[in-house]
Amino acid sequence: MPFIYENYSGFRDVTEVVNGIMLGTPPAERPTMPATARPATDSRQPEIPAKRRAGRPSSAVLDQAVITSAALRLIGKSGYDGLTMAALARSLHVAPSALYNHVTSKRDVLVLVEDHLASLVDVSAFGAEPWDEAVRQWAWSYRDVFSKHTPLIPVIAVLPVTDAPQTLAMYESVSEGLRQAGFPQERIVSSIVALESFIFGSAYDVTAPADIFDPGSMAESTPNFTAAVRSLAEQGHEKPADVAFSLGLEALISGLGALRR
Amino acid sequence: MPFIYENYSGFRDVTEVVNGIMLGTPPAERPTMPATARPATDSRQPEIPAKRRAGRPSSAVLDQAVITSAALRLIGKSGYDGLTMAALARSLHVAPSALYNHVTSKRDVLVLVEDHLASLVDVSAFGAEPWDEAVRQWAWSYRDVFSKHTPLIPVIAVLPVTDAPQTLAMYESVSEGLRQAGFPQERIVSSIVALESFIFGSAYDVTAPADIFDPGSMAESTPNFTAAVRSLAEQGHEKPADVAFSLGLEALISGLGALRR
DNA sequence: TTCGTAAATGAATGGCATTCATTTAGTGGT
DNA sequence: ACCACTAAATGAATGCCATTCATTTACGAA
Repeated sequence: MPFIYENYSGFRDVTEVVNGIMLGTPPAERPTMPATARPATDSRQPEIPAKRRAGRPSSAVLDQAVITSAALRLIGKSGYDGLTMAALARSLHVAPSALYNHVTSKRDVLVLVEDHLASLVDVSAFGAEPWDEAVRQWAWSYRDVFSKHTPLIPVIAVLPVTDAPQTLAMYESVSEGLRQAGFPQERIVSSIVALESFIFGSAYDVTAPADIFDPGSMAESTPNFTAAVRSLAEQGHEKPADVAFSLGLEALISGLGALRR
Repeated sequence: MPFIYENYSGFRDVTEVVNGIMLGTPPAERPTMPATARPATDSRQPEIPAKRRAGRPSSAVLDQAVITSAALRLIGKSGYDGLTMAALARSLHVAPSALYNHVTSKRDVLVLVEDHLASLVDVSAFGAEPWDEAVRQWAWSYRDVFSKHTPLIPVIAVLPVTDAPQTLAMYESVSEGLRQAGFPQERIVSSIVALESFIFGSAYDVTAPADIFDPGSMAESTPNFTAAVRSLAEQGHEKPADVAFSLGLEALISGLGALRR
């Protein structure tokens, strides 16, 4: 008997709601009212969208593209902790269950986001620059994009490429670049996997706290490590994550370059 | 008024419980009964542990070591999806809230597990073998241990070493090995970070589905990548994750070796 | 007109980590 | 010997979460 019930917050019909509690006749008994006949208050308060009746709307509210961009907006504002199906639905002025007409699970949403991000990775240097410079630009770009989205890494790392067309397109660009650079066909995928593994691991480093290696009270029992940490801190003014990434990437590039014929 | 209430499953006093429902006087009114005076059924049915009264037990049931090994057992049996605070408590015949006297959060449990695993990584070759061979053995061992525990990677990657003494001990061994091999002090940490990043990323690969790179219906639009995938499949009979790991690791070892003096 | 399907709402459901009041046991001080 | 304090357990919430299902409504094809 829903004579009194709550609504989604931030998704209220001001004509009927007081203090977050809606009072009135139950929805089934309320006469339908076409959108064009709604009170003028609706158009003057766009920040409080009109409540949608149950049932299929005249024009679809959701699709995968809309969900993807809302998810990205939400991640930008609230981070991955804030990305819940409920919050995503709220940001789209929709009931949580409505999302499941377009995605089968939250993981699906993450895959949509991942594939969008893959399209932001810069592969333009392949074909335009020497292979090693192209790999360098691609790798830095790839790391920078995903260092802001590390919660996706466990998803990407085991994601079949079929489910991610933009990601696949990225692999195609890199594959073509390596083939033209003289990499033997059968080593290309392994080389990409090796580079990508390094990139994913390095993306986490970017987000690590600055004092992650401070041995604290255990400094005496770890003299070699402690000295190495101190020496790094004294030496460089670059970000430690960038130094390590550069070091490893250059090692990989020169090591993999030896495979070419 | 708990005259009728449920118990934790698998944690029942057979003398008082029927069909998962306990009938009888509430705990406050039940006379206390010392453990030595308990019915003999207790000792003959150890698989159904006696229900513990509320209040501090005579000897402590939990500590961090007990929690850690229970967590590892649970992970082995049910995977990380099965590692919940409730399941962990159940496996220890304890109420979930009891765990919080010894850890502050589930993340704490993961850190305990991580640090235990770090002690399983083989660093014995440092000092006993040439530096490159020592790095090789360490890296393979490290990857193998954590490929079965990938959900820990997001935790480790940003974990201050102070909170993980065994992990710190591992770093100390590697640092000493690299110093003795002639690596300049200020490059040692960066080298370890680069290797570790590659290792973490590669640990995910191990768990990826075999057909992760099958382009499916999009094969025509990705000729270079498709050819590379096919060529790898035809070529090798080794596990693709192992081939890529070997390739990248050897590249890193030879690249980093150039830093020595 | 009727029927089937797509896309929305609304109301559960069960599981989750965590918190808090309460109970009990040991310990250190007077 | 008593008393206060603290540690370590239980039991009962709390609030959030992803997901499911019945229901409602709209549109398009037969």
